[in-house]
Amino acid sequence: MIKVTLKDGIVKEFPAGITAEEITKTLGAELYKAACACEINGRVCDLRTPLTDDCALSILTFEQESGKKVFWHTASHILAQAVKRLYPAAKLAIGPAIDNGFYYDFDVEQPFSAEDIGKIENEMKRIVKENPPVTRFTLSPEEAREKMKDEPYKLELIDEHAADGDDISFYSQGDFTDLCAGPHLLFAGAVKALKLTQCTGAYWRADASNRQLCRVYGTAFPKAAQLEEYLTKVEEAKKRDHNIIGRQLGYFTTSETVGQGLPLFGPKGAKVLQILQRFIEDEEEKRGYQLTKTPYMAKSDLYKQSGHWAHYKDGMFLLGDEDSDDVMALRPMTCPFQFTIYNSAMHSYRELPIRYNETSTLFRNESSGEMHGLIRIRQFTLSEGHIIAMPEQLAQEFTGAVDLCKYIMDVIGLSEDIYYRFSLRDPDDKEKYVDDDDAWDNTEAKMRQILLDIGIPFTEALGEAAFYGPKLDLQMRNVHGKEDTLFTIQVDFCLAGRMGMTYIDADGEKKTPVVVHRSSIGCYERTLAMLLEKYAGALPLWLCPEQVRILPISERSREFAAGLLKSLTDAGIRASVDTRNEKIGYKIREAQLEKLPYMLIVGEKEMEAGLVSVRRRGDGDVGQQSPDEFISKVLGEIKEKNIF
RNA sequence: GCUACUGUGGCUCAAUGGUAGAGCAGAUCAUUCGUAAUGAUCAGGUUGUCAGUUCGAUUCUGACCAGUAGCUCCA
Repeated sequence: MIKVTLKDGIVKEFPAGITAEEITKTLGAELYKAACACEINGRVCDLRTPLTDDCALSILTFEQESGKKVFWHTASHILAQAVKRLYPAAKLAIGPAIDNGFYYDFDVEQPFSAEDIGKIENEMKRIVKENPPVTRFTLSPEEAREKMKDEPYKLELIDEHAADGDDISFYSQGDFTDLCAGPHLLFAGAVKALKLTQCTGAYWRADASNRQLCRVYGTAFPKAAQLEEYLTKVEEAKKRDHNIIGRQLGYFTTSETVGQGLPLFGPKGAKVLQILQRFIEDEEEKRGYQLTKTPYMAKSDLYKQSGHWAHYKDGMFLLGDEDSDDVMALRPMTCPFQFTIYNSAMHSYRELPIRYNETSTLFRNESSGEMHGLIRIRQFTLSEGHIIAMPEQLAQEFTGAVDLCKYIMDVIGLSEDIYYRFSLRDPDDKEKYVDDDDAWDNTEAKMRQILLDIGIPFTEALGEAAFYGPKLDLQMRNVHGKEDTLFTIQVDFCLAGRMGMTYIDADGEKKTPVVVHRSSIGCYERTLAMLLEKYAGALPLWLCPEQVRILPISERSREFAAGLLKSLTDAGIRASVDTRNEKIGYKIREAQLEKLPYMLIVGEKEMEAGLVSVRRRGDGDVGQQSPDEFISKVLGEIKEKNIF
């Protein structure tokens, strides 16, 4: 007999060798029905797993993240089974569970069309109805190779597992068998509600030089109502999409004639960008940054010296013949320009750190498929700064840069949405990264220590570093769940030397400084995109291009409205009057749809009493106030952020 | 760049192998109105662009341009 510790610490005895499935059965029919997998001593396992020793066992259902993953993983096998039935020539690659469902990659001659996807989905539903039991077995590498001899991608995977010395595990359901580590559900029939969401191309092993496979995405739930709920949620999220909302609200537009990735900001969008820029430039000045203003283009020589020409030429817009000596390029970054300013004078160790910042418009020739709303564009403006410091000042300066980012996040209201990623080089990628193992190891270790000292939670990501050094990226997800870098702080051990930057140290020796590349609010366009999504277009009062709209009820209150407008404007509040000859309900509706924070309704009553009727975003009618009282309240609310 | 999908007036969408219709927005007129849409009239389109098939294309085919999601990339 073995002792099994169940949920809530209850210990039960079972004969050794009993499976988790059999134990689950004893715990009730409901749980057995809902069970997806189990956790044995903290490890997610199949319910088929026999228990041989005393252990802790908890049953995982769809309610738990790890249970969900098992559920979706089985769904991906159902997808593969359906594809194999309909397209026997399809070769199987991999099919994992992801954050919101699953996918499976197939190698097929003809990528699936939307119509094919419908057929595949129907076949999946048929398989679910058949409810085949899912079974597990293992084979030796030789037997496994024989079994999968027609599946080239599986053979590749088998070779890898075999190299680790493991037996190879398989899962079967009905007429389908797949190489798989598991775990899986007991029966395919549990996947009651499923939907294939899209079909895209994806490269084998995420490498563009490999063959492109056909990836089918889907999601699934134990109940139809859950699927419905999920699909509704996705639809709701799309309503916050900055690319839709930003256009609707008139923040920006794009034009085929102007070109891809080149948004045009109208008065409202431009106003918000201006507010953000003033805020950032003032805040950075307070923190010891000095403003620079450098050219938008330079001769190729500059980029050759910095190394960008070798590492980044394809991403630059060139002006003139690439091979000619006088070819120019629009700048894709500001580093070498600010470094040139640094180099225009001798520097003493007494001057360091020097902190340069610039509201810097950059140009990057992103490939056509990369562009997305305001998040990936070809011309954008970065709050770009470079801190030139002595090596012993690195930790302090890095910490200061993190501090600034934290403060900015807090003010614009994104603190809760942003997470930290420590981006390291991929040591095997000699082409992308500067080839200096010692410097990399050294810098990464130093930076890791600084991060630990600061005490922020971070994840590490291989192969995400800049070519010249590791980065701390402040990441955020858009409404579609896709992650992007919002702010970044980078330690550079390479460019200062390459650009011949020096300082004279206390001992009279010329030394090479370290450089911290950093952005405090990132790229304005991208940050605006995230703000629009975060607030669903209803930006905080201090950021609103129009803070108050005065709505006269009829022409008779127009003059009164004009007087109010002057008082508001004089007080520094961004306001306007809707003088159109429309009904008050109509004007309110429009202002409401534009998500304005405040409306002032003025008619005969207000004129007589010398008051204004206030409507606040989200609250509706909040009653009457005197104009002075309203103005001071609004100013107070704006100043809460304490930035102007 | 690759894969799938999409492109009809400023916006949202309808229709069709025989050159298109609605709502909103716009203009004009009337209405001077009390907390989310006043009414009428008018105007607005070479159906993304260019080829091809056809007696005839907005509809079918191809290329290109642009958009959406994903992949690769993102200094």
